[in-house]
Amino acid sequence: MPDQPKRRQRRADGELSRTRILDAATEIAAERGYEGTSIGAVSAKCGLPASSIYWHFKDKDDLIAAVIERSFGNWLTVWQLPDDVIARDRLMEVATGTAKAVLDSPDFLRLGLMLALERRPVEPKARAMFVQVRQRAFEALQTSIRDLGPALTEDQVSQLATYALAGADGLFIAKEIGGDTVDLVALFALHGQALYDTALRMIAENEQR
Amino acid sequence: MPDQPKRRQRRADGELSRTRILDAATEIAAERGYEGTSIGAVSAKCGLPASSIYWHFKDKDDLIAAVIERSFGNWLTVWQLPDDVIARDRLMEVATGTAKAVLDSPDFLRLGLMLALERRPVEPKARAMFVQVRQRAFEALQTSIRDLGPALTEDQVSQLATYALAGADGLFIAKEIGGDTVDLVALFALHGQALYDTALRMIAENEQR
Amino acid sequence: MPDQPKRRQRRADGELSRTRILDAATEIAAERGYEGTSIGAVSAKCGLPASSIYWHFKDKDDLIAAVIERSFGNWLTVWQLPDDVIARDRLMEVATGTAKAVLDSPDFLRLGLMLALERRPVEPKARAMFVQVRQRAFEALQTSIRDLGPALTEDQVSQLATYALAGADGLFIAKEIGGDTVDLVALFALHGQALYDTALRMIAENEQR
Amino acid sequence: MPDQPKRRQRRADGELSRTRILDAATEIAAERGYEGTSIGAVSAKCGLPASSIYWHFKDKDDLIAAVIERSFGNWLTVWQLPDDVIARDRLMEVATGTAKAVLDSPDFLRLGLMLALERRPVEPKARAMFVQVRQRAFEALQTSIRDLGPALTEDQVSQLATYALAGADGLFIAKEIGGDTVDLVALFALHGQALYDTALRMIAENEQR
DNA sequence: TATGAATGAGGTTTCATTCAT
DNA sequence: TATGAATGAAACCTCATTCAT
Repeated sequence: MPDQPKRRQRRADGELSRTRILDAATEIAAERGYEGTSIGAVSAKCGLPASSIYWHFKDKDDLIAAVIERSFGNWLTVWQLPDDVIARDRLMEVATGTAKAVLDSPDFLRLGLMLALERRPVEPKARAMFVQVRQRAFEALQTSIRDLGPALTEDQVSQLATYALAGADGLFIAKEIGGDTVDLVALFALHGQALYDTALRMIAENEQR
Repeated sequence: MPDQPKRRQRRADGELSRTRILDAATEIAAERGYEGTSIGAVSAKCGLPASSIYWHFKDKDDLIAAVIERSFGNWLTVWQLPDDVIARDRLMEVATGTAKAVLDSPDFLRLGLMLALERRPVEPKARAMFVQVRQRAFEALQTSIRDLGPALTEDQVSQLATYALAGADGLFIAKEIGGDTVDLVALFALHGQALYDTALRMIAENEQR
Repeated sequence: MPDQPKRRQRRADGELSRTRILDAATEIAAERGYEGTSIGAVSAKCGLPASSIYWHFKDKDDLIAAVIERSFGNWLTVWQLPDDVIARDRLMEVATGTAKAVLDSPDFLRLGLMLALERRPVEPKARAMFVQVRQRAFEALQTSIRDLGPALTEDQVSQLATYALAGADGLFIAKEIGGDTVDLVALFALHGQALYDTALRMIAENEQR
Repeated sequence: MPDQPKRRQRRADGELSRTRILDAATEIAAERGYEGTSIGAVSAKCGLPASSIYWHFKDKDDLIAAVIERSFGNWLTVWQLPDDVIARDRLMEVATGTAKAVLDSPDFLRLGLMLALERRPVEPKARAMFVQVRQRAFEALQTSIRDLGPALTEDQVSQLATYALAGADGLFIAKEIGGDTVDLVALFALHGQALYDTALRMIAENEQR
């Protein structure tokens, strides 16, 4: 009379539970944003009671911040700025890589941008974390752009990096809204080209002056 | 709660109340997004009881949709695509005008983008309304771009329009995150130039082939 | 055709609801103290849903403070310090009256003393209100004692008033713990006598010195 | 959470943990009462996980009872009724000693009185324990008072003891509310004197009759 | 001699909404 | 043209407690 293995999963497997919670929270938060992510919904999706979520995370803010943190880790493994290519190919390559990264893990960006846009009285830890992550991407872009040539002023480098990031954000949104009608890879290529041309034009203008 | 002694301009009060509610809702929704906007908070901010909000608007969805609708009206008065300029100045002019429009009424864009990013099970009317408004802007851009020259394919026109819009969205976000460190006018000029150059390059390539 | 007054009690009868809530809250709070009074229990006892309690009171703190406030009103109608008796009977009379007042409405005192004893990080409004009420009783006692004779120093007046109040509090507690084995009226008489004798002794000592 | 590297004094650690828990629980319970004392708060204050508290104590009731029990022990070492003094000094001496005891360990009294005042459906063990401790003090007082003279009836002895205790409780509360404005030692002296005078008056009245 | 992890019940409060007036 | 009052559902979070290790 071998009854089915009832699996009283009561043994301590905290790491797995934490992961399950984060998975559920990531999925929901990426779709509905901060306020739209309810602990109850996360609980329902991951199967653990709400009170168990509070064993692993101090509060909702802590949970969403952990979601951003982990998503950023995943994102980093996808979006690797190349270090050894020659200068003139750099921006194009970054553009293409970024297109792929955006396509591969849109959850991170969607949630991050939602957080970035919100202006609530007390800034959630999650937003701060995303902004900080974004700042790192910005600095990496500055470094890449600086390598294009010594003729660019720091202001120009910063402007180009801002424009590079803005294009990426905007194209992501275009894809979100437009769906399949938007060819993200082509658009990122276009963006990379535009950036490169703009940089060259700036360099030329600088030298002329 | 109503502290003024009942004035008797019965006729106009309805419209005024509606306006007060919309003002409050706009402010809150632009800061906190759809879920973050509670009827209670709107009521507290505009001074009218929650039940009065339901007299003016069917439900929360209807209220937020009205917010988008009215904001779009305001936006249109600020962002006027020029119809009669000669082709080569067109994009730059649009770019500069758009920069000003973005700076003037960020609430509309912030709320709209938040709505656009969210993916909730039943799409709010407000989101549909914003997407539709955006589509109109997209079409206006296409028309402008088409006027640059007959050599551009429809695919290219569409791509350029998408890129134009994406740049605007991205630069708006950059401004939201970066605050005073971001010079929106300069960046929109850069964006306009990049668009124009890209369009010219496309035309050249088309003719060469 | 007068049909039976079906009383769809949905019409606005806020004052009655408020009273029902306060009645329930008073009963529970007097038995269990601040923390022991849950909104859920009040809701169950008064029949209104918990959310309705929040229509009438801002939060739990506000509710308990209102309980104290109303109870104090009731208490005042029971405990009236006599204003026109001659000096030498005054304390005894007050003592007897206080005994009756304590016996008549123990809820106010029990809750008040519980609040007074607690030392929570943020002092509840209810505690502040009770302490303030108590201060008024203290001042009334001071006035009464001052009338006993001009020979008492202010320090002595204050000390006697403190002792008078302390005796009342202590006897109330004795009654709470001892129940029927404690004859409150006799003890308050004893307390009044002791106070009076002490006052006389003080006066005598003052004059001797 | 446990940051010290596991020391191996296995033997003594049990008792030490118990003490740490009791210390934390005493502090919290003396400030917030029974319901206000949560296992989580005790755990946070003493640094041991909640489950460890349940290893040392059966449940919350057991914990608070242990707090009262230990506090009473400490109290007894402070408040020693003199056994060998002559009758007429006795009450005064007790009064002064009690003032000091009250000043030295207010936590015990505060918690005890809070427990005594509460009226919850199932009486906590801690309340029963405090009431029983109090009964012992009551009996000691009776013995002391009885020694004042054989002329006092048992009713009078009981009444005087009740009044003695009530005064102590009331003065403690006065101190709790009034803080530094209350001179406890002077008031306890006054109380002792009043008791002594009252006793003498009773004896005189008895003999007169 | 502990403790990490879990859990159901219940805590306070806010939610969107309705309805009688 | 409003609004005072009510309401069930759900929000976030804490509760006392258990149990396998």
